Amino acid sequence: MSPYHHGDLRRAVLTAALDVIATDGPAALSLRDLARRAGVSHAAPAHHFRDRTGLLTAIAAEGFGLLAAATTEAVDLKDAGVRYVRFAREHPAHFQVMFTPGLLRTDDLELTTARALAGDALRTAVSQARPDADGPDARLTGIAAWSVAHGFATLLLSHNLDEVVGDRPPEDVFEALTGLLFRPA
Amino acid sequence: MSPYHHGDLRRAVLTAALDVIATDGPAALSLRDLARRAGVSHAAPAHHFRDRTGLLTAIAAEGFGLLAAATTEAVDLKDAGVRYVRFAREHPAHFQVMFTPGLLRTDDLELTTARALAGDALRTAVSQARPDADGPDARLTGIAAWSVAHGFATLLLSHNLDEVVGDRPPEDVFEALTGLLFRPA
DNA sequence: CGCACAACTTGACACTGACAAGATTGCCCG
DNA sequence: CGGGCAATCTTGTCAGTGTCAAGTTGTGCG
Repeated sequence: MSPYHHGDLRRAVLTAALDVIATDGPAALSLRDLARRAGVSHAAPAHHFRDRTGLLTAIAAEGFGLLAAATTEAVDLKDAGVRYVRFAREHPAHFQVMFTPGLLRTDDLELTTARALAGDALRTAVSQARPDADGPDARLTGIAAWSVAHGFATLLLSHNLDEVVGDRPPEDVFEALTGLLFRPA
Repeated sequence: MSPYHHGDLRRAVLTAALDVIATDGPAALSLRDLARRAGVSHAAPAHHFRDRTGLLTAIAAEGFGLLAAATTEAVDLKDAGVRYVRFAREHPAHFQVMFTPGLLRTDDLELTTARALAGDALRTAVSQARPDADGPDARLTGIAAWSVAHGFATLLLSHNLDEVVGDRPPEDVFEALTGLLFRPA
C-alpha cells in the first residue's frame, strides 16, 4: 500500500504546493521546485499528478471535500457563513485554487463530485434557514448568502480588509456584518 | 509624441494581454506571445512594462481607474453594486488581475492611487445611502455591500452561477438579490 | 545638420513543463 | 521462496519562457 522510496511523495508534494501557494500564489508554483523540496528527481511529481494542472486539480478537489465537511456541521445559515470564512482563512491555498477555473481540469471526476458535495451542504444550510420558500426564491437566497460569504472571504485573502478587520478574528467581523445585512434598510 | 515603429506598442500589448487573460486567465500570459501578436521582437514589451509583473500592475491600475469612473456615476448604493457587477462582466481581465495581489507590484504608485480613487467612490456611495451612521457602522456597511457585490461578481466570473443566471442579464439577478438581502429574515 | 534619446532588435542564459526511456524496488502469486 | 510484474522513481532531452546586456535604428530638437 505505502509507496517505497519516499514514503508518501503524493502528500509531500501536495503540502509543499499548499505552502508555496499560500505565501506566493499559484503563479509561483514550480513542479521542479516541489520535487527539490521533497528530495526527489524533477520528474517524480508528474507520476502522481500527470502535470501542473493535475496537481492543482487535486488541490481543488481536496479543498471542496474539506469545505463540504466544514459546512455540513453548521447549525444554521449564519454559522455556515462563518465556517465558510474560517475555511478560507485556514486553507487559503485551497480556496484560491478552487475558484480559479483557468488553472483546473474542470471535467475531472474527483473535482466535480467533491464540488457537488460542497454544493449540497450549502443548499441544505439554506433550506434549514428558510423552509417555507422552496423554489426560485430559495435559490436566490442561496446565491445571496454565498455571495456575501464568498466576497468577504475573497476580499480578506486579497488583503483588502486588513485595516478594517485589524487584529480581530475575521469571523467575528463577518458575523456582525450579516446582522447588519438582514435588517431593513 | 507618438512612437515610431509600431505606432502605439504599449496599448497594443495591453489589449492583447487583456484578450488572453479574459479567455485563458493570467497564467496563460506570455510576454513573447504578446510580442509576436504585435509583430515586434520578443524583448520589446519589456521596454514599456519592465517585466511581467509590471504589465499586470499596469492592467490593475487601469482597471481601478475604470472602476472608479463607473462607480462615481452611481445614483445610490444599489446602483453602485449593479455597476460593480457590470464592470466585472465587461472587464473580466482587469477584474481578475486587480484582486490577485500575488501578480502585482503592490507598492506601485499608479496602482495605489488608482485603488484609493476607487475606494473613495465606494465610500461616497455608502455615505449617500446611510448619511446618519458615520463611524464604524458605516465602515461595516461598506464592507457588507462590497462583499455582496464582489462575491457575486467573482462567482459569476468563475462560472459558478451559470445555471442559476441562465441567459438573463446578471445585473438583474444581482438587483433582485439585494432586495432579498435587505429585508428582515 | 547632427546629436541625444527613446524605441526597438539581437543574442544569450538559466529556468520551467513535458515527454520518452531506463533503472529500482516492493509485492503478488505460483 | 523466488521470479516476474507493476508501481515508483531517475536520467536525459527538447521547446518555450522571462530577463538581462549590448547593439541598432529612427525621431525630434537645438
